[in-house]
Amino acid sequence: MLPSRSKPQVIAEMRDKGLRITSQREAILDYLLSTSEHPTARRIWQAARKKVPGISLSTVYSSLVELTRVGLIKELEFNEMENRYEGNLSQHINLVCTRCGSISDYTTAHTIDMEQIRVTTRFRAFQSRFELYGVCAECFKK
Amino acid sequence: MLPSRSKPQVIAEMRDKGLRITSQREAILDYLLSTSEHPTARRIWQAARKKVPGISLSTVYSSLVELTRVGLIKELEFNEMENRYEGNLSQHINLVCTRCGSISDYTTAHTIDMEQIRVTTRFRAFQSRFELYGVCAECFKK
DNA sequence: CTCTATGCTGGAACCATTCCGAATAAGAAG
DNA sequence: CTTCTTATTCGGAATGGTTCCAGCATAGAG
Repeated sequence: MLPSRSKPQVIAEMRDKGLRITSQREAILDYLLSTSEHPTARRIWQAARKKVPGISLSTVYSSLVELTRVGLIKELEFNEMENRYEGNLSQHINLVCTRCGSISDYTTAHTIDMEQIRVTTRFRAFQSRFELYGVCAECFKK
Repeated sequence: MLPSRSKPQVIAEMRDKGLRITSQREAILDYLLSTSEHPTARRIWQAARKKVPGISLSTVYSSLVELTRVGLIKELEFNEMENRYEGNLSQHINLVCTRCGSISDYTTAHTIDMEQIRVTTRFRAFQSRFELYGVCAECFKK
């Protein structure tokens, strides 16, 4: 799903940032990099347990915190839903279905001028979050 | 702060939607409509208690849920912060300072074409959330 | 003024997330 | 390969924002 960010690349980045490569973290990454879902921590845990049966939920949480901290993944909190995590760091908008909870990416060139914001407000942005809430095609049929 | 949405107007909308006008809800609205902060539920509670000393936190929460449900205010969840609520429903971007937690509005005409999204993805959006995370001018000085 | 559904209260329950101390293991150094 | 340091893992307990609940109060229609 993310041809520009293969697992070896992410692993290399982890080493750069001083993070150790463990079987648990590999299992987490294997899942995060291969899915276009925006999974919850629990779902990641379920997936990772197939490769590392003994992995604990605490470990999943702490790994996600570390990976988020160094900027290798993105953590999203939503209204009335558990946190979601995504490995897709390219510029995109998340389309969040408020009926079924599914989240899909919509890649577009939104023209928000960070430089102008910096000049006019002196606010220095380094991360963004763009979401549209609505009803997905599946749910609309019903 | 919101010249286009005075309290009487909001009250009228509440009646339209079948919500009752209580002193508790008035106190909550008085604060939400007069501040440019994006307060937490607890902060709203503190403010509302000045006008209705006995108001409970449960009431604040349930009122916020109701007001959000009918679309009169907006509820925001953030990473590592409590929920925030805002009365400003006009198109804007929230500038979220990750150091001090302050949130300010930046009004701009972002050109996201909802109609095109609907045509290409069949996703029907009815609400949006646009945020930039970074460091505000105050915090940058340090 | 009466009546009833809606709203309020306070406290208990919930549950995703964080924290903690002890055990484990990655990976650098020799 | 072996040793050593320290990050990481584990499991369970703690946290804390938010929701739920039962009983009482009240907005507002008639």
